[in-house]
Formats: sequence, C-alpha cells, structure tokens
Amino acid sequence: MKNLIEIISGLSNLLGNAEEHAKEQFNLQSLTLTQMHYIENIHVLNNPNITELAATLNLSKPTVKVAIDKLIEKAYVFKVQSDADRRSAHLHLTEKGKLINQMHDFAHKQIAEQIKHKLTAEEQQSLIAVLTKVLLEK
Amino acid sequence: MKNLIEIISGLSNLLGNAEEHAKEQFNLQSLTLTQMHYIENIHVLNNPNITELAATLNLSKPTVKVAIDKLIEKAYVFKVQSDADRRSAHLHLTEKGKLINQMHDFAHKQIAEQIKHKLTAEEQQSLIAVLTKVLLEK
DNA sequence: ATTTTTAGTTAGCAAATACTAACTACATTT
DNA sequence: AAATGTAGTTAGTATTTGCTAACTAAAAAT
Repeated sequence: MKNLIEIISGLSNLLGNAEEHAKEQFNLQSLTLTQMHYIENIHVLNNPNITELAATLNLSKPTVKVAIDKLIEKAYVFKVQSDADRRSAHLHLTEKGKLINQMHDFAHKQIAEQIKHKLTAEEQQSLIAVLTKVLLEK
Repeated sequence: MKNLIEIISGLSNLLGNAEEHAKEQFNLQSLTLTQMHYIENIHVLNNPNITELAATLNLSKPTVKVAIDKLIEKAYVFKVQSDADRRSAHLHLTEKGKLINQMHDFAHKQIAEQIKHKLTAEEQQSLIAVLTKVLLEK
C-alpha cells in the first residue's frame, strides 16, 4: 500500500504530463513559457489591471507593460478602460488568448477519461465523493 | 454532486497553488522560470546529455549549451564526461540544483497534510486505494 | 582507410525579459 | 485649492533566451 505523499506526487506527474501533451496538441509555439504565464495569470486574476498583474508576478510595472504590449500586438490580450478610474485599464483575453485555458480543460478531460477507464462506477463515485470533501471543505 | 472533470480541475488548482506557495518559501529568485524548467527536465530525464535535453525542450543545441553554461556558473548543474562516448557529457544537479525538486516534495507534503485534516481515516484509506489503482494500472 | 554522422562548441545576431529613473494624467488626501 | 499618491507610460540599459552557420573531435558506417 502506498502512502498519501507518493499518491500526490504521482497525481502531480499525471497532471503535468497531460498538460505537456496538451501543449503539444494545441501548437502554441508562437508563445514563450513566460508569455503563457502572463495569460494564465490574467485568467486566474479575472481581468486585472497592469499594477495588479505586476504585483502578482513580482515584476515591475514597466516590465509587465512591455510584455502586455506584445501580447496585444499578437492578439492574445486586449484592454478595457475602467469606468471607475480613468487612469486604469483591465486586461482581457481574446478568443486566441482563451485557447490556453481551453488547453488546460483539454488536459483535465484527458485525465478524466483515463480515470473512467481504470475504475468501476462505484470506485468513481467514491473518488468523486471523497475529493469533493477535500476540495470544498473549509 | 460534482463531475469528474470539475474535480480534476480543482485538484490541478490545489496542486498549482501549493507549488506556487512552495516556490515563495524556497526563495529561488535567482532563477528564472525558464531556468527552473531546465533543472526540472534534467531531473526528469535522469542526467541527460545536451542533445537529449535540447530534443526534449524543442530547442537548438547551442541554445541549451549557453543556458547550461550559466547554470554551471551559478552552481546548479555540473557535467560528467561519458565513459562510453568521449564526445558526450551527462548533466547532473548539484545539491543547490536538487533544491527545486525538494520544493516539489514540500508542496506535495503540504497537500497531504491538508487532505489528512479534511478526511476521516476510512476516507483516506478509500482515497489511497482508488488512486493507487488509477496510478498503477496498465 | 575513408566518409559520414554525431556531440558539443564558438561566434554573431535578434528578440524577449527584466530593471531604474523620469514622466503624464487622474484620483485622493489634507 | 494644493499637495500627495497612484496607474500607466516612455526611455535607456543589461541580461536572458533563442536562432543559424561554421567549426572540432570522436564515433559509426562504408
């Protein structure tokens, strides 16, 4: 019987490999690792402005500004001027930019398929019930 | 009741956040995202030579050579000349370089702790049994 | 034994990634 | 109303990250 840490580590590898594989499928050679990181954080932070994004990434505002300019030029990102504060603009992902998140969804779907093939209906229900408790609690 | 894909997505976030948090704890500001990627792949590929690493990362050999030179200079990596082929050298991680992998272990430990706090002993056993089946099968 | 292939390197270049300092325009505080 | 603070930008610079072309030395194939 394996212990919990080994299981987590295995799960981490499973997810990591699926993400790697999905990246190859989605053919995003035009983006660097760093640029993907920006796009993922714009998604997670839900349309941040440049100041918020810079703080999250621990980078200076000019650095983030230049990086975002390039992502706008390549049509992954666009700006929406804030109503509340005319100095500020929110960063949004274009359909092309959202592709990166769809890539993550794709990876998750692949793993879900693998799991379905390996477990009985009862085991699946048990897994869902227990992990729901882990994810929702507190 | 949630479905499996949502669970996987939640799990992915849980792992991602733990890794992010661990990175902050381990204070690896001297390394860029890309450099960490090199180090992780040297670990995963188990002491590859430059040609193998370049193929895995889809980068040219001169690019990888220059990057590795910098990681050697910063004492994250060292080379070991191959016995079998005198042209070739295997890349190894120094203790400092292995810190990145210890960081992953730390993240996994944190998640294991979280799970232990949220589940009863029976639920933990059930989770381990089912995930062992997922990870070991075929 | 000679040719071809392979591992790694060197040089020269371009783009991406990061910084600080200094600035404009708007918002907030006093 | 004036002073201070904040969001974003611009300019200038250094480092990192990536490439191709051309090379050396060793290994493999002919």
